Amino acid sequence: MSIVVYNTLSRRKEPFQPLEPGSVKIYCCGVTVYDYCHLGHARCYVVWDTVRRYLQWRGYEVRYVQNFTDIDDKILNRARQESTTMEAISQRFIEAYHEDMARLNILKADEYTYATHTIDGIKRLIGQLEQKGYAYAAGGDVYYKVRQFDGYGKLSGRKLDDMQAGASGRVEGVEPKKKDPFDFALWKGAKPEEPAWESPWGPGRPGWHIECSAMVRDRMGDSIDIHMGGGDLTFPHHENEIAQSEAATGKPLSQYWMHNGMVNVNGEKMSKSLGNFTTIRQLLDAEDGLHPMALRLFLCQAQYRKPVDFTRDAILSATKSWQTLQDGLLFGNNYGPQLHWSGSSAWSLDLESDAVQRFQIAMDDDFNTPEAVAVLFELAKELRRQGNLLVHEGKTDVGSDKLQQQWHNLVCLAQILGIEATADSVTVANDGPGDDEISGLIEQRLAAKKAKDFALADKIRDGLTAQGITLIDKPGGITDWHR
RNA sequence: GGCGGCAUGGCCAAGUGGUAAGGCAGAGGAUUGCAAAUCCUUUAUCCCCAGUUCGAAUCUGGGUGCCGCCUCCA
Repeated sequence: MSIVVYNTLSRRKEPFQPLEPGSVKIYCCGVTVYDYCHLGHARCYVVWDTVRRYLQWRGYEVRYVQNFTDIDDKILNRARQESTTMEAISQRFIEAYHEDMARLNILKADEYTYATHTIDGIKRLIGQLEQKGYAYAAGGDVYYKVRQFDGYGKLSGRKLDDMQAGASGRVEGVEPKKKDPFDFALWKGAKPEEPAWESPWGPGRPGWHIECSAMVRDRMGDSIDIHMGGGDLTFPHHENEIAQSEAATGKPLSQYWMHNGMVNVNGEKMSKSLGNFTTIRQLLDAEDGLHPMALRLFLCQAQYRKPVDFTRDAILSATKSWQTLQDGLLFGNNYGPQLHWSGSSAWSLDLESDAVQRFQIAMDDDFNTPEAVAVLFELAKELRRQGNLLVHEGKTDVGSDKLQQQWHNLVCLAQILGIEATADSVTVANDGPGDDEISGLIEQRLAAKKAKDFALADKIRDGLTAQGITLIDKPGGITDWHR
């Protein structure tokens, strides 16, 4: 069975077949670095990281390239506000980007590209488009002649004649240099005191869309396998990329176009322009901050193409869910020694197991992570049950080897989704009271209970609870405990 | 105005022809002095109408509602 992916270009699921068997070239649209990343970015890059990890697990050699837009009006505005340079602003937010993504366990791209490092390629591409009649210079700017490109609109499924220019009400003024309102800038003539590069059309800087076309071409060639990005980039950004690249090369820019759904806040799309965004660091660093893995889990519990609504309930649910899953993921850390487990390196994923099969079938179907996560929960809950049996009754009702395999399966599958638990993410009290001290306190408490002095009994229990010791009262007046 | 998407239990969310995964929350029971933890049990006929079919949440047609995009945006 092969992987099936939803292709925006055809608006249906298609069997996945890379241009070169066994290897996959992916380009992902990155961020414009003028601010900290928000939850929308978190979703985007978690989704694509998961896709990438899965393709790798399925045996593909994946080359994943992502860009930074480091020249843009917004960056310049911010630099002006802060009386600093564009470079300083972009540098700061590129670093912040890497920090935030690392916390979400998003793997680094194989290569990052930068608009400002691609100027030559951009100029070359614009020159070619001009030569072929797809671009025209106008007063220092260069525009793309949209009506010249037959396939314009094929990605977003629209026809120029059906579109209302400026229907969104966001177009400010008419740009008199354009021959047609749908034409877009490839090159913008320099304004005073703005960074500019020399070019055949005079000093200036690249438009937004051209950088991606140039970067893909420079780094990966004329055609790639998957081009991915946020759904809001479908039009016009990706549509324009296609127009630019395909007019120049005559070849398809990308076989598959994948777009992730937006993050909503209380039903409304989260976006910078609406100002309703929460940055990743705000969310993770808050007093009752969300655990990064809880966020990742939350995102995996939704199908990547659908919108997700970020609400208080969602946060609470994700946090609790993560605790459940984490219990399973740490089973081996917590109980492995007791079960005399040997090093886990000897174990590999049991590909024949029902869980792995179901996981794969789910993920093969356009990366159905909600279904895949359900498999994880079933494994985790079974392990938790066994863990409790061990704590309460001193033995499990499943063989140790089988348990170790199950645990290993869980850890491996979770990792494919980028979900990992570290032992230190659970506070293990090593500096608390010693065993003897605890035994003594338990005896005192039992005595208090016999004497019906429940206040004292509860006080002892609360004291131990505060130190991370959990008491388990069992039938017959026996009290067990564990840290 | 054009194009597209979605509608499943209290909330989130899989499932695209054979009588509804999973998570969160809730309920009842066991256990307990109470609690915690745990265990067991339990909570839906899938927006509405019509049709196709032996059989539909799943296909077709119509309706209603919500959302996104139409050159800021992940």
